Amino acid sequence: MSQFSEETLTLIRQELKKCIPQLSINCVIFRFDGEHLQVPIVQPVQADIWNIPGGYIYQDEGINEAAKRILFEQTEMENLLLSQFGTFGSAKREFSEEIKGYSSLSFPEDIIKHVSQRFVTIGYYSIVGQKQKDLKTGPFFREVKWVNVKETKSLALDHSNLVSEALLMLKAELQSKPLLLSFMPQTFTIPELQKLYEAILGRPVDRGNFRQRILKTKILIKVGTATKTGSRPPIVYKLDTKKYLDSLTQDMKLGF
Amino acid sequence: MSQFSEETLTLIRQELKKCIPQLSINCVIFRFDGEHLQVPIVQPVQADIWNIPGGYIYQDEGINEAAKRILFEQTEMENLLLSQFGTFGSAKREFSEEIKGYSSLSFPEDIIKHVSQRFVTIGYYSIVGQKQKDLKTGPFFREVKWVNVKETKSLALDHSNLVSEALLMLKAELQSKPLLLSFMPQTFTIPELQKLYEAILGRPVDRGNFRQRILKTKILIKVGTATKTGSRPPIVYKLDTKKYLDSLTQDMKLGF
DNA sequence: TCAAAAGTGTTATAAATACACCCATGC
DNA sequence: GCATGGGTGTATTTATAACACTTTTGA
Repeated sequence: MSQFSEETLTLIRQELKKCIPQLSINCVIFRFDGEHLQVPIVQPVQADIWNIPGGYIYQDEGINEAAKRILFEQTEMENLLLSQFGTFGSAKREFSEEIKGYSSLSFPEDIIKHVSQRFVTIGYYSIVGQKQKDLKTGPFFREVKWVNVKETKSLALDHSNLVSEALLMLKAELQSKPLLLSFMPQTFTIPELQKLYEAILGRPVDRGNFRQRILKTKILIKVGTATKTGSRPPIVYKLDTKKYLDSLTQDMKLGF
Repeated sequence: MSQFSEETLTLIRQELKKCIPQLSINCVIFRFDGEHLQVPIVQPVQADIWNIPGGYIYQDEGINEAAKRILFEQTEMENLLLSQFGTFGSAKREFSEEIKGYSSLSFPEDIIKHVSQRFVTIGYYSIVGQKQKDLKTGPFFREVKWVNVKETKSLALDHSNLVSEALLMLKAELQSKPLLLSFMPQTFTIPELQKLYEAILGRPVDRGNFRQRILKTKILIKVGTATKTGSRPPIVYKLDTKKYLDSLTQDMKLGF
């Protein structure tokens, strides 16, 4: 019945027993590929569905640590600043019968029953630069990949709603913090940064005004000039990391 | 050993079994008595400690509904808009040995063990007007009372931290929403409202500017003039409820 | 030399802030 | 009439937004 060996199943049962029941964590990670805002999604082995990366919390582990661990296990991303955007737990928040049916091809009844209980999930989000190393997923997942946030309507459970909620939080944060800079690669230009803003906000912003406000923060350091651009080459900047971190703790108005 | 009858204990065990384990909800409710910002705290029967009101989530109940139910059971407050301010779950988030000791005077070992596991808690907050009817607590609590937020340092667990976090959220909300109006009684004056702002923000604000900004929102309706004041009597207003609710959904800048 | 994209500056408007002044009341 | 607190207006500064002009590059 199961595609896994009895040893593996025993291991899974032990793992599940070490975790807080009925409570999960999901991580919505945003990146910007220069054109679109994207999030990673994973496909579990037992069903033909796609999920936001997520998992369970060990009994001897804080929830923030759990979020970091889970994200690393499923995508190999690490060293991100993960922040909560909300906790979700309507009474009927569980997998559909259809998915439970699929899953029973891979796992025995007791495991299915455990993981398809009603779950409350804590949502975390973060943002990463473009030049993130390739995603690699862990055991029990077939694949992990980036998809545009606009193409997340068909995720399992309420995961598409999690993406929307995380995005709302991100927009709100943009108003008071120069957060977006975390999105950018080591060096970047202001027009690139502007495209990112526009992708998140969903509307165009004025070029001149954008420049002025970003430069006023004084958290960019000029490092050179781009080449081979077909038009006037933009100035290349890097982050003044110290000033950037300071600016995250105070709040500065940076809204658009 | 226990001060409760065997029937009561059985009832408690049944209740606990109907709930999600290791997950709780706590509600931080703010009110303003004209001078200080206050929150209700409760004292459980089994220990000489004070808590933020809180409890567990039934298996067939959404977390938002649970928050409302729990708050009503422990304080009889109802019909408030409860919003999440965060979820808290460090690895060592559990009662101290000392409190477990106290508790064992009231409850048998199995119940103590269940409720003093490591818990993750979802924090909800809300604000109420001054003329709230008296608080009344439920079974398993000795007392409920309002205390100034500045006097919440000695609450059990991390509850004093929950108050700080809820207050941070409240401050942030003030920047974009005229939330504070929920705090006020049916009718009130602008100087009263200003005191509230100052209490939450922790600093004085300019009288003239405050007036202008509040009136610009057009959500106040003049209903008369105060009397017997020892100085010029302030104008008494009430809320234009419809406009107020509208203003909460859109965001208007109202920051100080 | 022209289009395209980047960089820069100017101006108009609106918002935030700091005050100054007047008003109504009780003593 | 005067101290007290409330109501109102105004001037200054600062932020936001709209837009025009210049610069640099590749074709």
